[in-house]
Amino acid sequence: MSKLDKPEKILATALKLFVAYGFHGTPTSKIASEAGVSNGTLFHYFKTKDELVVSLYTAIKEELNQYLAEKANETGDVKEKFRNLFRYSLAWALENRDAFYFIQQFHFSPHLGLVPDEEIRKQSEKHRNLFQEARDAKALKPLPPDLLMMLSMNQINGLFQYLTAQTVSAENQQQQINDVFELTWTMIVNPEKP
Amino acid sequence: MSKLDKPEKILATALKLFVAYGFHGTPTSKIASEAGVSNGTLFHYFKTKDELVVSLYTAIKEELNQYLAEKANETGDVKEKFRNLFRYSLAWALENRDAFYFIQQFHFSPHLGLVPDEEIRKQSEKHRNLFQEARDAKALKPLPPDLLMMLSMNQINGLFQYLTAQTVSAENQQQQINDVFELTWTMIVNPEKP
DNA sequence: TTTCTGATTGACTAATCGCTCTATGAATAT
DNA sequence: ATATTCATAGAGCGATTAGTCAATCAGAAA
Repeated sequence: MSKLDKPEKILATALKLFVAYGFHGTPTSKIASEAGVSNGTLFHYFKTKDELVVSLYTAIKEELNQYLAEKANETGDVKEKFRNLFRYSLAWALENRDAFYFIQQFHFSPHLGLVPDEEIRKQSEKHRNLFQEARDAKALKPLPPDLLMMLSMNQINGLFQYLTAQTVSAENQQQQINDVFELTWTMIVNPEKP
Repeated sequence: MSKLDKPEKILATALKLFVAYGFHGTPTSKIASEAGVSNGTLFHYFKTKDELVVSLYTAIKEELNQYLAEKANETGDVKEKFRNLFRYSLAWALENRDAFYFIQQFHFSPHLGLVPDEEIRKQSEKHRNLFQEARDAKALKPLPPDLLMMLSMNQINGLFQYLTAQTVSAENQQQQINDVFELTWTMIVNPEKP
């Protein structure tokens, strides 16, 4: 068949349909037929529909984390690290809108309960460490690192929603991404110079 | 029957179940039985399940807006207005966790498409005007008002998620709400003094 | 070739769910 | 008292869906 092997093709099709019709609004039969495989093949690779949903979530998260690990390298000062994390997260989100939307859709669904807590924490461990260390080095405000991270992540979500709702030119988009990063940075940076 | 009349009882039960099991994970029969009414009664008040979902959403939004209209009165300077909007939004969210969670769940579901765009905009019109006017008066940074509003709203969402994930004492909670409001304010306020 | 293993199919099923419908009850108006 | 209207019940129907299963196919191993 095509270049994608079948499990990947099934996941890609499921993503498209889940975003358009929701989890329960998308029958497995439709996923199978649109992916060009039979109903039985889908259940050969994924024991249940729930397992398919969770597999899709973890696959997307891994893809995002791998992308960030490649792009957002560790060079530069603290602000530069955060800038890279911010801008590359948004770059990935805008290039993979369905996937980024799906992450949030998943987070506000009962399926989230199917993923162990430790798995969830592990997925953001590197970023959490970044916030933890920067705060310990007094580069960030003396607030809980989890709170600082949560606020920064939600800045990304908010900007993503804004950018996908409007139609903005590519340059304006970059401009606004830069602007909002500066806002976010002044928000979390420690104003005292130690 | 109980003090709540039946449509309200049905909506309250649906909210609880939707948050726990998702829209499609909750059959109308279960809503009816847990609400103490028959299946037919449910469909007497709500023509379809979709209509029930949308009604629940608009009812919650109206309740929130009415609460804010009462509490966040218009006295005080600009910063005070925003502080009231911020803290009372969070107060309501923490007192009505299911309802606040449901709003986000609804926003990331295909049911959102069933609500006309103008209806959605109307629900946040007053807040949008607040941002618009404050920016026009050069009290806020010269960015699109919609963007400023989106970012501020997402600060509330992020803090809500943080506070509901942790177990924090009531005083610490108030402290953190104040802290995060100050962060948000320094983020959106215009640093130039005209 | 023969055998074995995993991939693939699609018809089938058992269960569920949204919604309808008829019958009855209760309340108010005439 | 009668009529009218709305509320309520709950059995039941038609449609849909997740998941199964027996049969076939393809390729590798022996």
